[in-house]
This record gives sequence, structure tokens and C-alpha cells, in this order.
Amino acid sequence: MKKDVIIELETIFKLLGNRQRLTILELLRERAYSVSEIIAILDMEQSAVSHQLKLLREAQLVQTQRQGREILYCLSDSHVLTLLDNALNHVSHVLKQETHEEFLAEEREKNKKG
Amino acid sequence: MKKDVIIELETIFKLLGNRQRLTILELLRERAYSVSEIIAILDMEQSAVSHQLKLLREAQLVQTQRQGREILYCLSDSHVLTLLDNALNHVSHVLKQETHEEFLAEEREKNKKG
DNA sequence: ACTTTATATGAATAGAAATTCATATAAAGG
DNA sequence: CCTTTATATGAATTTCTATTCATATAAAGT
Repeated sequence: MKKDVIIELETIFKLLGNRQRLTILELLRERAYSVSEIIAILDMEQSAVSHQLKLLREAQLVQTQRQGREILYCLSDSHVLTLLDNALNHVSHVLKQETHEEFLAEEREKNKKG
Repeated sequence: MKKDVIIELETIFKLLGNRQRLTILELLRERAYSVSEIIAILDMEQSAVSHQLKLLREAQLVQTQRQGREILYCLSDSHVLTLLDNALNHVSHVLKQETHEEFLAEEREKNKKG
């Protein structure tokens, strides 16, 4: 596989590998939301949300549309949805085997203590 | 969506969001390889490879099997392959800098032919 | 023009992850 | 049992990413 494809994969997975961004994408899956709505619903800092949205925009995972003073964000690409769904499949599959969940619980414990 | 599902998604995407790990997974897609083969083929540091494999193992993305002195690694889960394929779809779309509409048109063409 | 509301951005800092180095373990062969 | 080969791991350091703070821009209402 070519290096630039790997780099692109890395980029998109890196973007998806973040709780805030995943939560935002999950929300946008429903419908378009303005930045202030996202901030209110997800109870996140304005600046943090704006920075995360910038990253998602730059990677073309979301699209924007101005509406008066507000800016509406929506998912730009059905691939992203498919990707999320697939990952969910993997996750639920792994959860059924229950060892992965045990591992995560362990990790969380480690993080508490460390 | 529940918080722990988001955390699971974050975990797996974070793992996939790394060039070395992606390259290793890409290689293992072919067949099982020993650690030393991976090191030689991908021209990476022994320690780095070992650390990455540890992470992939802990997340159950790969499985191991001892064969004498060597340890063979292989993919443990077809979901991971699907996930990678999906991401590749997204990536090739982004690389071509197509719009969403162009992409959908293409997909419709593929479906006609396929 | 001035103020308010909505969003974006640059820069500094804090926090997380990757890399490297040294060392440990484990199997195989003499 | 000592050496070699294969792999793993802990700890220190470097590098990357996230968060926060201050400020900027932009539209709308007054």
C-alpha cells in the first residue's frame, strides 16, 4: 500500500480517535447543529468545540453553512457514517467477548492511580 | 450514545490512527508474520515494533502464536479489515478531492456494473 | 457607528503518546 | 548451564495533541 494512503488513513483515524470529536460527529449524525447548540448540548468549552470543528472541517468530515449569525455544521460524507457504524460493529463484537471491556476497565483503573 | 461506547470507539480509532500500526496491520492482512519478519520488512526498530504490537494485542486487533523461538502475529478479527476497507473508501474519495455528489455518482456507476 | 451575539484563531501551557535505550525473559543449540 | 537468537518491557526523553486564555472577525440590531 502506498505511503500517502497510509498517511490519509492515519489522518482520518487520528481525527476519529478523540472523544469530543466522536461525540460531535455522533450528534451531527442526527441533523445539522449550530456551534452554540453543540456547545450547549454537549456541555463543552466554546473554544474547544471551535478548534475541534476546525479539524473536522479541514479533513472534510463536516461541512458548514452560514445562517445569519450562526454557522450550521453537518456531516459532509456518508462514508464517515459507514466508518462509525463499522467501528461500532467491531466494538460490540469485541464487547461480547468481554475481554476487551475488562482490559479497558483495567486501563481506566491504571489512569486513576497514575 | 453511551459514554463507554464512545470510549471504545476512541480506543480503536486511536490505535488505528498511527502510521506504524497501520502499516503493520496492512502487512498482517496478507498472512501471519513473526516479529523479526515485521522488523525486517517494514524497516522499523525492534523495540518500537514490539511496543506497537503490544498495543494491538491488548486491544485484541492481533493474535499471537509461538513457534519455537519466534512469535507469529496475525489479525484476529475480520471487522478490522472491514474497518480499514471503509476508511480506504473515504480516503480515496478525499484524495481525489471529489465532492460528495461526484462520489455518489461514481458509486451508482459501480453498482450498475458490479 | 456602537453593542451584542456567534464563531474563529493564535499562542501558551498541560497532558498524552511515541521513541529510544537499557535490560529482561524465554527458547534452542551447543 | 552457557550462548545465541527472538521478543518484551520499564523508564527517560522527545514529540504531538488538547486545552485554555485572550483576542479577532463577522453579522445583526440599535
